[in-house]
Amino acid sequence: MDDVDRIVHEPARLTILALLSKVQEVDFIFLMRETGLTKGNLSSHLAKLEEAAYIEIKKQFRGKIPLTLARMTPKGRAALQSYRKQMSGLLRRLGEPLADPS
Amino acid sequence: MDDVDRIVHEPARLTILALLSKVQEVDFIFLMRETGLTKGNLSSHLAKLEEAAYIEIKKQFRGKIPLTLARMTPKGRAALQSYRKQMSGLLRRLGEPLADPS
DNA sequence: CAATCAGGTTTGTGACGCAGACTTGTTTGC
DNA sequence: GCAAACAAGTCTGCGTCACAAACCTGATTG
Repeated sequence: MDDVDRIVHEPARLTILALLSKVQEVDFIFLMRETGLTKGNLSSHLAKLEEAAYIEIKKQFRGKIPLTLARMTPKGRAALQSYRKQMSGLLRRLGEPLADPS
Repeated sequence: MDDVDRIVHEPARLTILALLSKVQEVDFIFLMRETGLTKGNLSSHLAKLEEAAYIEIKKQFRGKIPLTLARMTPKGRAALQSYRKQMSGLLRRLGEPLADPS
């Protein structure tokens, strides 16, 4: 349990990765709206994810305006799956005390 | 997702809470061995959990040696369940890309 | 052409996780 | 009987992080 991937574990980044796991490519502004993060915050989280090679960042221009695109790498996808399995197992072991699963 | 309970979300504390959710009362040394945390680290995590009123700490003497006992409060149990539900939901939404659930 | 805005990046700050040093009291070796 | 070691925790210091505010660069508008 103590070997959980802190890069993925952080809620903001988990949200980003969750989005990327479905949409496959997404721009900065969309991520901002979707995650509710501020620009600065989002920028540093993206940087951290890129540094971990979990995502790739491509900077282009849409017309004259800069456009930052992010997409998940296979490594990122693997990390996300691994995290999911690990946490699922943990939560399942936590689950029994829950009497009424409604 | 961004409203996740950071007190519970921290892996070390989640481990502690998981233990307490089963054993109901447990001493410092046992927690140390079981979690692999150092004394200092464990102490501060327990302090934080107590400050959140998720656990209660009782200090006694076993013979002449101090003995620190921890037990989970109803509030702690509720927080843990709530966290579990929230994370389960999130992980389930993450789950579909996982092809083979073995 | 000054002001505004879009799209991001860099900086500053408070909190945190972690481990090592310190504390208090007890037990053991000589 | 006293010094040395040990047990059970707490306190201190350090590196890192999450977050937001300030800043930057270039395009657009009054």
